[in-house]
Amino acid sequence: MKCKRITWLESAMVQPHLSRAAGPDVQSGMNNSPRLLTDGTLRAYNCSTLHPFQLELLSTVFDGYSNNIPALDCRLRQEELQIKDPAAGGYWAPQTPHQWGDTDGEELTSSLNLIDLFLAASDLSYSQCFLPGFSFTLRDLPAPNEDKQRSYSSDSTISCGCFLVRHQHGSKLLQLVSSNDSVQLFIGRFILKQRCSVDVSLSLNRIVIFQIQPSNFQSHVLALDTYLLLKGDDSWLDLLQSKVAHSFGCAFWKCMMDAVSPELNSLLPDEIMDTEAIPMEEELPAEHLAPPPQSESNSVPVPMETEVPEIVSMCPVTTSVQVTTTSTVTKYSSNSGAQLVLAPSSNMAVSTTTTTTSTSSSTKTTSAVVTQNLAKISSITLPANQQLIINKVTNSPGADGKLGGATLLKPEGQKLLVAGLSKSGQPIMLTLPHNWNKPAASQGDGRAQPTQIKMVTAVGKPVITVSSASQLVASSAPQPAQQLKTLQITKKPPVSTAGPMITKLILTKALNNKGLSSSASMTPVVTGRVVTPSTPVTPPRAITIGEAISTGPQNPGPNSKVAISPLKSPSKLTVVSVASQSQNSPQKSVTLPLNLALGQQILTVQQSAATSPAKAGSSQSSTQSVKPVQTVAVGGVGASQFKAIIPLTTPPNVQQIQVPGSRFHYVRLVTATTASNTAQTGASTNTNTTLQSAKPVMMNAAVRMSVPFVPAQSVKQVVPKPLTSATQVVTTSQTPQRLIMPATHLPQIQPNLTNLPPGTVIAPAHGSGNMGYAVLPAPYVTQIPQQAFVTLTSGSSFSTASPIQTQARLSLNGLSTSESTSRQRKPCNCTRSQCLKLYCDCFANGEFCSNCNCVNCFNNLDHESERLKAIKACLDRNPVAFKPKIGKGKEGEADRRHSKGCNCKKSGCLKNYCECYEAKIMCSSICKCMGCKNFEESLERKTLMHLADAAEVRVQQQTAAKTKLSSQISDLLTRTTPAITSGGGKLPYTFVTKEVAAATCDCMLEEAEQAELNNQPQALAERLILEEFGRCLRRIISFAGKAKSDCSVSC
DNA sequence: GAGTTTGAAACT
DNA sequence: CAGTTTCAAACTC
Repeated sequence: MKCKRITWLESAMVQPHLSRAAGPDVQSGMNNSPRLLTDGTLRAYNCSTLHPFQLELLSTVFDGYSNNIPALDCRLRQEELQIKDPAAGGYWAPQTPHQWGDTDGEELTSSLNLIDLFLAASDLSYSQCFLPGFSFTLRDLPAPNEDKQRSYSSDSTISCGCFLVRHQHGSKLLQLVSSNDSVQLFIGRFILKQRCSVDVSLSLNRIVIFQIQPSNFQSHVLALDTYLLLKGDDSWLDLLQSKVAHSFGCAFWKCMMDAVSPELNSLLPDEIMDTEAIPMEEELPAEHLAPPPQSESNSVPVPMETEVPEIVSMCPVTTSVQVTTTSTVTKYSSNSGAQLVLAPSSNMAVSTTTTTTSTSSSTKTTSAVVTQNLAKISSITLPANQQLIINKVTNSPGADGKLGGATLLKPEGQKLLVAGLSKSGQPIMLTLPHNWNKPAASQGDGRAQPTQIKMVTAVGKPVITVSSASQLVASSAPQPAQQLKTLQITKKPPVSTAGPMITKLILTKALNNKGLSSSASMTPVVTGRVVTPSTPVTPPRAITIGEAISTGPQNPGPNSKVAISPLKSPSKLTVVSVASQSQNSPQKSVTLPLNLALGQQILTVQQSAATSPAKAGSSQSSTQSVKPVQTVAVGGVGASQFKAIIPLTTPPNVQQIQVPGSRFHYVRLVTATTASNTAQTGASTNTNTTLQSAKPVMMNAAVRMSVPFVPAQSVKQVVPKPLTSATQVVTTSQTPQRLIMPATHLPQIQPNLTNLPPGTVIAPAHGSGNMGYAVLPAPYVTQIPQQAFVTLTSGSSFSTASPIQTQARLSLNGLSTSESTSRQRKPCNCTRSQCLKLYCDCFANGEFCSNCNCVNCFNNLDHESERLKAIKACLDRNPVAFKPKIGKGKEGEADRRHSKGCNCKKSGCLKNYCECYEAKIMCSSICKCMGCKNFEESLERKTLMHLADAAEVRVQQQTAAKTKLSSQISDLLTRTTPAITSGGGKLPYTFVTKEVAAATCDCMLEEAEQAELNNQPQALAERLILEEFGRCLRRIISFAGKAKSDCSVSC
């Protein structure tokens, strides 16, 4: 089969293509709007055997949070990729296929009936392949209760759904679920705006996408293709055969995997499988989750495995491919058929917490099939291109319209594409043990032995050996194994509730674990002071919190394990503690540093040593009382040990999740960012106390405790993180530093406290007991790091008469108070809004107008009632109107993002019109911008940033030069009168008067004229001029000295 | 500094 | 919810 490949690779090429094509090729009213694909990376394949109109490719830029109209349609018609701009209407054929790029046929095989579409036009680019007779249902699931569904259908024969489950650590976790469980068809790779792409795999009803290492984005894109997996049951196969397969000319399997280097793989921790899937199980909607683990004696046949043996046989192979190519941990549950998790490379580890275990029946079936297959193909030699293609070539004649029999894997018809596994370019051999079934049979009792897949890398010829169960099958490769790298981690034993409960600690606090080292990756988590464990192996940067918290020995328990998955995105850290907390090892933790109360997630992992009760020392700066602290015993990775004490402001901070049938006990520690309930709970408890006592609101933890509706994030920003910060004095001081608020009676707001804007502080008004409230919309409190200020007053009593304009600004982002003070907000210039609408930045920021240029301003104390009404109106329109637009991202401050996302259309998000750009953050998936260039890979953005940096540097240099010059001049003038100044003062006059300067210039000009008359070279002329200038200076100095002496004599 | 552009907010 | 208008800031000249 001759296939033609159409490649549209580089995103940088997209714009020129579109720009060129925006001319005569524009069709049907398509205007010149190339913005939609400005950042797109499009790779399309077309198979010549397809009827031009039989294959239609539709790609949409899908916003997972709203049902926005797809921003882009791509249709492959007559071997032309037509791009449609829905806004403009019509299709546009940018170029003919041969113009699009290389058409090298190396990768084009008979199985390449594939359309890959890469789009990076938005953070989440969604690609769909429309085949005749298929329809797709697109749903996004940011919240289970807000399922939005959109269907694209052609014939409504088969529907698939792509579920955007959630964001996960900067990547996307997607789930493709077939609405009728009959087919899963997925194609393509998701390229995220933030330099990362995700690969997708699927099984019966689950698809999991993992992020590819962002740093290798380019290489991945260029080196790899996406893969298409087609799976299903009989009905799907029938449909595939009848509607799709014939169109393609063959049924096919195509797997093109990503890979990480063996070196990287070797660095992966062993126990990482259990960590990754935790969020999936917890966050995926129940109906979309994989079926629960089937019983040991699973009588329910899995169609894919029992009825479609060829698919069953594919599973192990596929799994092995996954493992070998990605060099990551992939857990595979063949019998469940419910999920297949692919672990693309860069995330370093992928694990599923599926507790589904292989049932005896299904496993046996699978094993039998595999055995049969393995008997035929004990090894597969991969081509030098390092790609492994699993291709079903022929249908079984015995299976009517189905892919038949256990002989699916025919050696001659299967190719495995393993990309990038071996840099040496040597072929990779995949060896499956002949006794693959043995371990499976042994798993019939439900105690599945760990299945390991090890990659044996021979010199110059890597060999992949797959061993199942406890048996480690030696590689059958001819070359002796010289390096052994474990790729597949343990297959989990069956769920046993009787077994030791494993506590999985889920920290949702941002974690920037870019590194492979667990200790290094955990470092960003620490916001408090660091206590270095006694273990020398642990680097000082290891997670250590709380100064001198631990005094006990750090003896690792024998069962102590810490599984920190580097795969996990920086925003999440999962700590698996095998050793449960001993009951007799009491933990005494005293007040955490104030930053704890601020929602900063402080993790102190404490070694669970029953003989060494750990005691947490109190922070000297903290004014808080003892708070409950949950200590989780965690062993160290390898020899490293550390202590983690998670201070829990309130018990609700801990979400205990017990998965039925699972031996894992999940404990989710909710960070302040997301633990609004926690904050509210804690606040509600203390609100009364605060109000009754009528104490002034303090800018410390009491604020948080007394303001239930204040998001923890806001509170967190209030308190400076470093204890040594100068702002500590403010935040931790007992001094009644208080938020300045117009203490207006707000009965209309009081009943609806939860709707108050963040930063709003309700405090007892002066002399009004608990009936007095003051509202201060202070969203900027949480707007870090730009202007994280909170208005303060140093008054000892809270009074409406307080000069609120006397604003002491408290730094909230680590800046010193003086630095913060130096950042004055811009005065507004409102003319029509009376500064009582969000148009006004002052009002939007919860500030009173001060020194503004506004006209008819009502944003002051004189119009407090109007102001409050306006606040209420804004809250009615948008309950989060006063919340900071720039929230803290999941990965920490470095990953801030706009809460709503921008909606830019013309600025490319590279001007300050764009709120994201203005905040110096990247646009994210929730942005609805068009033609966005504000993403990390954007060349325009980089150029702009470089220019800005260069400009800033120039300004700084100029400023420095001016300062220096001024200093030098001043110094020169000073030195000309040293005696006088030393005598107690400067000269009463300056020697460099206008006349002197003019005379000097005349002398220099005269010199220049003389040089010109003499036809002297320019260099010489310049020299003469300078020499003349020097003479003038000497004369000036001489006169100055004479005047000094005269003055000293006369004086 | 006036005029234009831009996108969020407000409005319908 | 989508389209339009209003508004003020950003930008251009």
